Amino acid sequence: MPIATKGAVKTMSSRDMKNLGAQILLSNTYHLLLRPGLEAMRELGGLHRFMNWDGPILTDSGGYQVFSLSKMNKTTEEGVTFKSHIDGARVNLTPELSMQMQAAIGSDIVMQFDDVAAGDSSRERYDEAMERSLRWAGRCKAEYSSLRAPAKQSSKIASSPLDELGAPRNDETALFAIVQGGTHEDLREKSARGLMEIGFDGYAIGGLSVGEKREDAYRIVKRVCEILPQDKPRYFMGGGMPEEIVAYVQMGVDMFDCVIPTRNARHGTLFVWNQDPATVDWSAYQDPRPENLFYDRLRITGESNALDQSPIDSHCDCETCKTTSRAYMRHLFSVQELLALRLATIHNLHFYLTLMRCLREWIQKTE
RNA sequence: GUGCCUAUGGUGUAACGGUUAGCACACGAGUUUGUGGAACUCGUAGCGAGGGUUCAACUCCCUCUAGGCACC
Repeated sequence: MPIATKGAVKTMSSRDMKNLGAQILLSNTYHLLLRPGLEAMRELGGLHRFMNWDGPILTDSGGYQVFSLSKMNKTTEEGVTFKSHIDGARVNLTPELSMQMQAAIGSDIVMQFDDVAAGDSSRERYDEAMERSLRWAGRCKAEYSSLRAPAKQSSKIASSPLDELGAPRNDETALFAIVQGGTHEDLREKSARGLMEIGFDGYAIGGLSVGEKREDAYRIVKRVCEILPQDKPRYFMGGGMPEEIVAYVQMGVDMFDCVIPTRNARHGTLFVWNQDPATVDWSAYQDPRPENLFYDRLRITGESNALDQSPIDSHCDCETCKTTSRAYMRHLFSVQELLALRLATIHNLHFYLTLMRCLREWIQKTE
């Protein structure tokens, strides 16, 4: 899932994302709650219509912002009090408000509001975050269920001249829970079983890629995937590097989101296939530290690209690679042309989407 | 021709008779994992040249060179 935190994948239009073949976008409850706000989002008819995107949208609940913006908030059992990073105003985000905002957004996949512990937390803190997330999961399901019936009617996308991307979606939505527990297998197990008892449409693995060792993340994902139901989607939140995704897919994870392709693109790091993606042996990437990767990271701003007129990625057929040499791309970054960010984003998203398509085909073939 | 002023990394600048000459930009390398921040970290690189005074000179003095200003 490419990330459209504030209702747009940075530098991309919804049509761009359609052209890239993106199937679903992730957006963020916390950011949209600050701007445009709950009432405005309701009045605007939800995010699909607002940003003219007719594919599915998954919304992060805001729980992660407690962690990533930890200097500006305070957590209690009731919820989290944020100090807005925009104007300093206090915002009280609770599981209930998160559900209401996600309903206003018209989210297709609603994430529970959770408590995320940092990667170097004590067992006590992991335990606390996991138990609180479990309690909040229950509150989220109750609120989600009460909102669902009325939300069904109001979230329908009216046809309008703006709706150029296709037919209105159906109104099926899903609520996903989030397994917490840090790097402790027993806490993870308790979390997963507790959430399954409540019952959700899908299960996410949260609280990883937050500073812990990769080996620990692999061990936890493997363990959690053994517990989670076979017939519900599993979603690894926030990661990761391409080889991590390959490994997690083999452990049974279905969905991913990550800022790496888009953020790295804007900072001049491009992902480049070092072999034909159609013939990669994906089974070679089950270890945390594989010996050889199937891609290279190209730092396009480097001087060595100054006169390099070769394509960015000879195995790629994205718009950028069809039109842009390494030298030109480096130049665009050097002179800070906005086009650099856009072309780089197109390529990195295409790389990640190609990776996921290849993995889907491979999994379908082997099953 | 005469007088005066100036000279510090690639560029623009700071400081001081006494620790390793500071800063910004540029350049280079790295980091980015449920995106507040086209962000962050690290690095390369300098006292115009020569002589003198001094325990010690980028700093004070002299000469030269280059640039600027004024006058004839």
